[in-house]
Amino acid sequence: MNYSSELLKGTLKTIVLKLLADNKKMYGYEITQRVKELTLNKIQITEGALYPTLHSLEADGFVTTETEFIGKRVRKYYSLSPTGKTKTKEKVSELADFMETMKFLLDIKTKTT
Amino acid sequence: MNYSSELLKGTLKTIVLKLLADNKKMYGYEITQRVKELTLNKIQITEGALYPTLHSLEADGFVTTETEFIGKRVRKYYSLSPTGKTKTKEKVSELADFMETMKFLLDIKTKTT
DNA sequence: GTCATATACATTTGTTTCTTATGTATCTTT
DNA sequence: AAAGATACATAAGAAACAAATGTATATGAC
Repeated sequence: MNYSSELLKGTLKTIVLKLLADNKKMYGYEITQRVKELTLNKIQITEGALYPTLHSLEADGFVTTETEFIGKRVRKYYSLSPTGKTKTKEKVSELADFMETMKFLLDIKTKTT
Repeated sequence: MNYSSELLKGTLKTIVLKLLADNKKMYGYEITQRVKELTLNKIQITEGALYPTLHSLEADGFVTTETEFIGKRVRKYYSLSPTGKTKTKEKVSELADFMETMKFLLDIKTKTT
């Protein structure tokens, strides 16, 4: 039982940034699994969404990467850059503010005009 | 000072349905103004987003319309249908649930594995 | 030992949902 | 009379996803 797909839109980048802020370094597949377990399968990040997002964050200089080999298989770790840490705080607080606003909107019972 | 545009994505339909549930009938322009004042200008619904949404809700049978003339100017009121009321409850509770999940995700500090 | 599943990366194509721009027309205020 | 507000609407384009596909390695079950 997961959410309508449109709800994730606009929040994915913030989720990824926040996870990186809390875990120093993570690789793509790990991020999908972490989100899945943290949300009890309610949010499942697809690869088609995640990898372009990570590449975009790297292109913008918010994350840096380092490649590691596990046997013969490559693993690409992502870490926040200094500007990425600043960006994370901005995005997280903006999303928290937005959710407060939405919570208020969805609680409105009376006509105010 | 309003939110990054991507945040509204996926929530517009729910906002509109909720407003209609609380106000019996509203017209398009009124909805944009109400949201604007309720959110202290933080959320401004554009016409290019609203009208297609309203038409889509009507096509899906969630709202019914009645036209009224104010002088020579037409005004189109939207009201929830019975299925629209059910749909509203679903969408509102889904969004509330999603926001709880997001709040949890954005609060995580420690590695859980 | 091989077959299915999991791990791990990535890109391409398509859809949804919005923004921006444009269009028409009436009403109100200065 | 001009500007701004009210009120509808559509079209073109952008953004952010999902779904599908592709490649390759590792592991566990049988």
